[in-house]
Amino acid sequence: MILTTSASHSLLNGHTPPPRDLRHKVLARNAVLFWQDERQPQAIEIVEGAVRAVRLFDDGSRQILAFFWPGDIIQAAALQRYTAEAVTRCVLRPHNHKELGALEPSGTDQALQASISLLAATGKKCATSRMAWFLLQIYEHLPQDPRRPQALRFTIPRNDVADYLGISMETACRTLAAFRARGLIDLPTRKTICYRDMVQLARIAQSNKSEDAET
Amino acid sequence: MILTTSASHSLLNGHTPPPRDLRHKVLARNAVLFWQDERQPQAIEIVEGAVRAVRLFDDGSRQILAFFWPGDIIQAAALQRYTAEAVTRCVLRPHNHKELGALEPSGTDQALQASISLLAATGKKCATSRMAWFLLQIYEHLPQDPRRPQALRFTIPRNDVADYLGISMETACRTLAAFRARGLIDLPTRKTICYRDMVQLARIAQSNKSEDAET
DNA sequence: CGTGCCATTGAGTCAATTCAACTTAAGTGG
DNA sequence: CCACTTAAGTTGAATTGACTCAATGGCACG
Repeated sequence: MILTTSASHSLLNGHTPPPRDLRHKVLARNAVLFWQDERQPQAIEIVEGAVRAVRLFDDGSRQILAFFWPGDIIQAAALQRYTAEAVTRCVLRPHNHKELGALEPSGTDQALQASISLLAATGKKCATSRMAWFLLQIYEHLPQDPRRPQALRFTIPRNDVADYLGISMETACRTLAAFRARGLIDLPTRKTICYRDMVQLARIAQSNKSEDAET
Repeated sequence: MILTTSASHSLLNGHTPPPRDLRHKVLARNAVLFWQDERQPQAIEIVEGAVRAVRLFDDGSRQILAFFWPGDIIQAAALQRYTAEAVTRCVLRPHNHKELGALEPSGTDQALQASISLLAATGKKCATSRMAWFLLQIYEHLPQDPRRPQALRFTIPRNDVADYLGISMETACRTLAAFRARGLIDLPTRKTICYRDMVQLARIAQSNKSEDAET
């Protein structure tokens, strides 16, 4: 049988989380780190899992501004402009402001920078391009799937993908299905993804047209 | 005859610009303040006119991230993430970094913050809502029209409005025409606008549906 | 008083949405 | 550990909002 060389049984398996540093905090799925328009002096480092920065509206709809991944530090501004929620079960490490200072190079909130990229990707682009861009975006952040080698855990629900890209959940599904049919990706499980043709994905991410000709 | 109490004949008339402080710089329409990915240590204050922050793409398309208005200061980050261009003829005042320090409260680039609002407005909203939101956005910044009282100079070309809201120029036109037909605004001239029903505009800006029932 | 840019309007097309049924996976508790 | 319950994901069909392409109108500028 084929097993990955990493000690995957002790990390990232999510079944029996090993005991952690006391300074680590574990949050359940959909738990809120902090609310928009709330004072939040602390900064939070993602150790494991994924966090979404989301703007909530009165009518119940929402716009996801950015995702945070292990290694990212959510630099909380004086007044939050978004709510931070756990996409998956998360392990977090709170920081105090003092030890941070040097960490954040530009002094600019990461979510703000990310939102510019998002605007660029969503503005005047079709759903196909957006999804391709998204897949490339998250590629380096997705954890390995412990069960299948070569596969990554697609931890973001379709729901969130849609609200991030400004499309409906249904078209998000259809777009992914189309990519799979074209052999650009594979989806062995709903929460598992294999990247097959990154070059083609990159090409699609650029264009605004439904060019399905080659490959 | 009715005249505004301000000394409007010496300011904002745009025909024969009065001689200015030597530290003021005048830029022609569409002139570039600085390019994206360019080092730009200075900060620039808008004295008169309008400036757009725009992200340019290889295929010739673009996404406008924000507009800057008189009083705004473009805080140039270490590395620019957008190009700044003059929408109209502009009067600018360069600042050096030292005297700024205290000015920018959050230390965050204004364009970045604005892009979050833009995302919120454009994501998953119809063209009508976007345009209503835009009109409310720019209301307080538009200069008076010297010719007609009560009218404001609609200095942003339809072109730019479209690339800002992520819609085509044609739908931008149609949407404005619809608002005029409904009596929400008036457009005495292409470059002139009268706001008639701000409350209704605000209502439309919220919703994502084409609710045209009441006026 | 042309000439060219910007704006407007029309008609047809297509992508994406909505509404709805259904399938699959994930929890939950006996 | 299995049956049951609920949530998440997937597909279909019809509708529509926005786009493209194209032609016309108007204003500004030389």
